[in-house]
Amino acid sequence: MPELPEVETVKRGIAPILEGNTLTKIITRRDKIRIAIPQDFISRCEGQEILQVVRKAKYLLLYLGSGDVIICHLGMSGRISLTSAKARKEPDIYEKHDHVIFETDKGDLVIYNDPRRFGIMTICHENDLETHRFFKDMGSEPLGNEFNGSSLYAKLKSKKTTLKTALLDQRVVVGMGNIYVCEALFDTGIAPERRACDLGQNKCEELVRNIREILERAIKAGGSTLKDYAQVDGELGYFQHSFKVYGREGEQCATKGCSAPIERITQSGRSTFYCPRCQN
DNA sequence: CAAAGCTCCTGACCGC
DNA sequence: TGCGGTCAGGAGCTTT
Repeated sequence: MPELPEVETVKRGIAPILEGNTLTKIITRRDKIRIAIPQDFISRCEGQEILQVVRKAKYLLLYLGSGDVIICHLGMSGRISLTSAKARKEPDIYEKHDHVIFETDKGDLVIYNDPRRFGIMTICHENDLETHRFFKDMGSEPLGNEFNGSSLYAKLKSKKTTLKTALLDQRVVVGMGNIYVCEALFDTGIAPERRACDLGQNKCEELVRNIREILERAIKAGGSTLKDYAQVDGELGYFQHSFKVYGREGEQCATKGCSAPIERITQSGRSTFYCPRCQN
């Protein structure tokens, strides 16, 4: 499933295709994905120049010349593929789960495909972005300056829930999904079931460093794939080979000198993988 | 308020 | 081979 690094990879893939070009034709093949695609979505997009493509948390934002912003989220299984109108012999024949198609004046097609339909495609004026329900309570970007040991410590201090759940909470820090939260807690040697408010300042610093490192490494690797994610050019990424705990239930812990098997538990209805010996 | 539960959805997987 | 049942999971919304 796309987490921050994968969305960043998609952003870098589509930006050169879209920025500075004009949307000549939009096709929506259903009324809603997870939420309704606005009735006026097409009319607000067609004819507009795309000024800039931005990643905000796990959202992709397409800033248009009109001041509108296309908001796109890949959900669990969303992917974006690139092709050209010319390459499609029959341009009106699309694949299953192709929900939205963007065509530019250069003849490029950007296709949003999402089998599980947990994704989002909507539009909002840039003046309303700040107060938009998707963004108003959003926590800090994990790769930004405002995310640091003391700010994380302050956020966690009031939380009696577990660390695993707190780090998945987008009001604390954005962009962290199930995989990277598991990995970051393993790297920092913290048990996922510990209460968030019990984490000391020093451990917060270490956790922040590890989160940054793991995300940056994943971005460099071009994002992970995990079964249902393909890079924007259609080629599979490879970061999934370096998960240390995620999806490794029963396997031996990767830490030198530790032979404990990785355990899987459920927290807030989601799988958590961890080493019961290395993480305390 | 915080925290837990609910919800959207399909494909993969399992046992029969 | 086909068929039900189960599960996964992002994150906003609703309920407690």
